[in-house]
Amino acid sequence: MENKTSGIEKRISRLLKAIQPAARLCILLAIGQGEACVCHLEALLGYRQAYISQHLMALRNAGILETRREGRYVYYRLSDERLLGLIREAGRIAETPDTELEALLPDTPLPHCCCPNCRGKPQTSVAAREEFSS
Amino acid sequence: MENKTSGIEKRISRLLKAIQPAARLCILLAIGQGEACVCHLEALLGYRQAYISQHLMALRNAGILETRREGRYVYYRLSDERLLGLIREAGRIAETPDTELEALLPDTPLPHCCCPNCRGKPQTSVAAREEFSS
DNA sequence: ATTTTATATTCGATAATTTGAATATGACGT
DNA sequence: ACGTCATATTCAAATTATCGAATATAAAAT
Repeated sequence: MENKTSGIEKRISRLLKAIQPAARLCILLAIGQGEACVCHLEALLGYRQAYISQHLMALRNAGILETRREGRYVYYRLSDERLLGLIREAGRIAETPDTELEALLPDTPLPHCCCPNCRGKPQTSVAAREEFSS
Repeated sequence: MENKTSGIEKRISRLLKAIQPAARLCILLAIGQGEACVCHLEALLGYRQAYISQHLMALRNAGILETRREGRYVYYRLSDERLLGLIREAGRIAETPDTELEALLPDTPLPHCCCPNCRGKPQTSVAAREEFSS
C-alpha cells in the first residue's frame, strides 16, 4: 500500500480510536469537567471494575486522562476539556438532540458508590439514570 | 456485561468508528466542502482504487457520504458539513497546528487525475502535496 | 501482620477490522 | 457488440480489538 498519508491524520485517528468505544464515551461523559474515581464510574455505569480500569488505562495511555491519587482512591480527569466539546459536537452530528447528552454529564453522588464524594451526601434525580438505560 | 449505556453513546461511537481510520480521514479532508470522484482521490492520496472504494462504501453506509453519478464518474460529498469542523477540532486537540490541517483540505486539479474537474486545468502548488507525505 | 478495600494488570478466547487480490458492474466510445 | 475506463463488490488472510476471568498491587483498617 503506497501510503501518501501525512502524520496528521494518524494523530487524529489515534485520538478518535481511543475515545470511540461506547464504554469510553460513557466514561468520558461521566467524568465531564470534573473528576471521577473508579468506584464512582462503576456505580454510575454498571460496568465491572476491571472492565472500567482497562478502558481508563487505554484512555490514559492515549493521553486523554490524567490521574490523581488520594489515599486508596484514584481520581481521573480529562487532560483536555475540549474533548467534551468534541464529543458533544459528534453527538449533534449523530443526530442526537443536545439535551439527551446533557443528561449524561452530571457529576452527582450515587447511592451505590463508596467514594468520599458520594458517601453520605443527598442524592439527586440523576440517579434515575438507570431507568432510560438499556 | 450488564451494560447501562444509553443509545446515544452508541450512535456517537458508530460515527467516530466510521471516520476514525486514517485513510478515511484523508478521504474526508480531501473531499472537504466540495466534491471528489474516486479517481481524484486516487490521484491525490495515492491509494489504490479498490481500497478507496471500500472506504467510500463504509462511509456511505454510515451515512457520512452521499453520491452523485455523472456519466462514468461518481462524485462524493459530505452529507453534513459539520463533520469537517469535527475533524478540525479533533486535529486541534491532537495537538495539530491548525495550519497543517488546512494544507490538506484543498480541492484543486491534479496532474494524474482523469476526471473532468482535473483534466486540462492549470495546476497549483498544492500538488506539491506528495513531497511532505510519507 | 493480616485483612479489606480500591484499583491495576495479565492472559486468552472470541470477534471485528483491515487490506490486498481478484473479479464484477456500469457507462461510454468505436 | 466490443473494448475500455471508472467504480463497486467479494473473498480471504492477517492483524488487531474486545471483554471476561483470574490475579496482582497499593493503601488503609484491624
